Amino acid sequence: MSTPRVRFAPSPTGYLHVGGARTALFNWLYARHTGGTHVLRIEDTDRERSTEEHTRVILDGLTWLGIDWDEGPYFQGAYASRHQADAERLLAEGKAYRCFCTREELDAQRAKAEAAGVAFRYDRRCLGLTSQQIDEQLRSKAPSTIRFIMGDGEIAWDDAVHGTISFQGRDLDDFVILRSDKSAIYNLAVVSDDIAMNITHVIRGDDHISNTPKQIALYRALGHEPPVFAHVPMILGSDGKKLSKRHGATAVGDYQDQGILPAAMRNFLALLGWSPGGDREILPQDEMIRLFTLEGIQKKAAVFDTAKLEWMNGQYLSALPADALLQPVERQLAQMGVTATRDLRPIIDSVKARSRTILHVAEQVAVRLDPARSKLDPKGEALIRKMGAAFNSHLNLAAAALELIGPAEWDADHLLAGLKSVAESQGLKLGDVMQPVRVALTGSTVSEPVNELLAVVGREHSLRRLEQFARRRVEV
RNA sequence: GGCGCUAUCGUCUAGGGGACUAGGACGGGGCCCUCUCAAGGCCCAAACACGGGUUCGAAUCCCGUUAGCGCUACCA
Repeated sequence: MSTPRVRFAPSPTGYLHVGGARTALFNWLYARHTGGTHVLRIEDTDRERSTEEHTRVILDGLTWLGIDWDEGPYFQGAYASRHQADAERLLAEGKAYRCFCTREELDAQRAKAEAAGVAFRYDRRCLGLTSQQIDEQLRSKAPSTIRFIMGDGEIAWDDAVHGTISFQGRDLDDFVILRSDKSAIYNLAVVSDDIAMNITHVIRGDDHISNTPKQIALYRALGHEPPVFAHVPMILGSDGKKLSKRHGATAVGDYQDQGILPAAMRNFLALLGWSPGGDREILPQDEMIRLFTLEGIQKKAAVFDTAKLEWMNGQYLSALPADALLQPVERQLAQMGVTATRDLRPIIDSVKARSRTILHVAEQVAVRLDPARSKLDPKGEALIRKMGAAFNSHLNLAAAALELIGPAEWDADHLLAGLKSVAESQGLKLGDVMQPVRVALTGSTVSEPVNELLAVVGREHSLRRLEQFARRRVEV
């Protein structure tokens, strides 16, 4: 048996949607699992809506996710003459016919069917045209499309995720395969290209199930065996409706901007509608490839849960060394207008466990680079209010003790010892002196242990900020 | 309306006739750890849509009902 050839075939009419990204991921995983070939084909036959900008964004999105391809990108637009030839061949073989019905006529038929409460099905009026009538129309330059003759019989296939799916040909109508401008309609273009590119497995969204019987009929009419079809379920928004702009971020680029790591996104997307069986959640790429099967794909649509994505991102964030996080954090800082004045890695190490996104990491890094950037949050304010005068006196106590710790001793151990002894000597609990320091440096009651925070911020910045903060509180 | 697909905790899922008192994860609640938070550990609440079959036995197989979703273009 030859190795599988799969393709991801997005149309460049919008950004890379998470649903599309997952379809791409499944194709890629299947190719890598089986040692097959992953082909990328851009379906740009809708000239009205396709743009180069969209193509670029889609390619960038795939690359960001770590999905590569072995062939392509091919552009469907380049194969227009083959599509046309296929349509004309079907016409010549009597498997298709010219249709001179205008859009208005068709709309009227459709409206009539709807009013009568019946399913619209093209009434084949042009199938009955004599060759003289056809010649006459052609001579008068009347625009025409080519329609495919759908047989009445059953069309069934063994879907790799759904099992047997069957349609009755009589429920389908004679659909157009070639427009009056001689460009191919989607169903023909896809089949023509998939045949030409020797695609063996078509892995695509569930929403294509109703196209599949038409495409199978085309394969047969063109004299080819259909490939294996695997229809993967849709991705839904939190309200159970098809994921759309209404639900917030739907483009892969949005998640990149929000500070999601590609590995986390890939892991999350893989588990949305696919399961390796058992209880695995965090799956490294090689494991994913090793375990991936079409049988493991879920039949049911899945709701996109941002909270779980962020949890997973947090898992990757904590597990990754600061080195690996350096680049994305720097990029994020640049966007925030913050310049890194020193090695960021110790700071990243200090904050990453408490973060769920790169954005969150960058914000905390910025504050540790210069505590003057911190903003008082509601919890910080509440603590100041609650402690009253004690806040400042404890802060001053801590500042005085920290002042005694020289630059050479300014590390987490010495700082902890220093803070402990000042607390003890005043009969205070450690938290009584640490919390004011934390709020002064970060504006919040949440951070890494205060001694580590002081160490990472550095002596100079820390002491200056403590002094500033105490003064500011008095003035307010 | 027609055709098709689907149906296990709020969400992602495990489950392929007895191992089910239905397991894990996110989210929620509680406890431990602790200077705070996160991480981590422990614990709690939370589901087989409904009705019929088949079978000694059904979350698992079959049929219906209901609900949701998709398609129903000279879009892809």
